[in-house]
Amino acid sequence: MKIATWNVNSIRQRESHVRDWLDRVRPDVLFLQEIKCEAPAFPVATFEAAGYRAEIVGQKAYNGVAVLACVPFTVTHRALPGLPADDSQARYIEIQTAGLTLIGIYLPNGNSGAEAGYAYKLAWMDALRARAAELLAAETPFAILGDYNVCPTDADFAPGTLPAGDALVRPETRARYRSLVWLGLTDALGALHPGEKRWTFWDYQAGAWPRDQGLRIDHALLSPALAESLVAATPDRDERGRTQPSDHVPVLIELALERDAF
DNA sequence: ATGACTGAGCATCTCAGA
Repeated sequence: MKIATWNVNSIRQRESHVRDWLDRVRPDVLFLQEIKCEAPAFPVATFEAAGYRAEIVGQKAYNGVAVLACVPFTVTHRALPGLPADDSQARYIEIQTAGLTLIGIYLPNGNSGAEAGYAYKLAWMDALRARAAELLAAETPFAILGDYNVCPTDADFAPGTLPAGDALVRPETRARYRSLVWLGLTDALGALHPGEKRWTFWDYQAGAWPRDQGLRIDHALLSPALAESLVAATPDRDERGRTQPSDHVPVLIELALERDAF
């Protein structure tokens, strides 16, 4: 089973990139972040033509997540449980497929909106941890994939790419990320490629891509049962070298699951 | 000396991204 995540930085600007990638890689499930549009503007037909059903949690101009899948699935949540009912930011989608719970997230960046913006990021991480704990307690096999906007350690960003005190590396951010992982989850990319610089993002500015000065901020965290079946985890660097690319690349996870294993 | 980021939106600038 192939599961992937990709922050596309506008689905309308990246429609052909995503279509081509689906045709070439054929993931079972692909989570998208920063689609930057409401559901009616999402190019559903393009992906249906490739054999993928789309479900969209949209928002005008900012944020927005979606899932594309060529296997049957049901949407179980369109917002992160535990956030205030009036929260209007489109950052979470949760589905069930093949006996698994799969979650796509766009975790708040936290650098805008001053202290309130950063507090929102931390509150979001607290709610995500609570959701993961709930699923673990129920012994539900699950994975949480997406743009976490967290560099877990200093090995997860190229020197000079982030200012000190950036919300992606602040101690409170990292403490919450560790608290999530230490519930018993496995960082797929980190587990298979320890100590390697496998960037998932390169800024558009300052020649970050030609200099290979990137960040590792797109992650896939797996519950224990799914971690047992992990066989591959790969950021698709080639996508960053295409014309008019997203600043993030797809991250692909492969699981050796028997059919109806769960 | 060269080149300087990208996308969306009540838009020719501002906000957000990371």
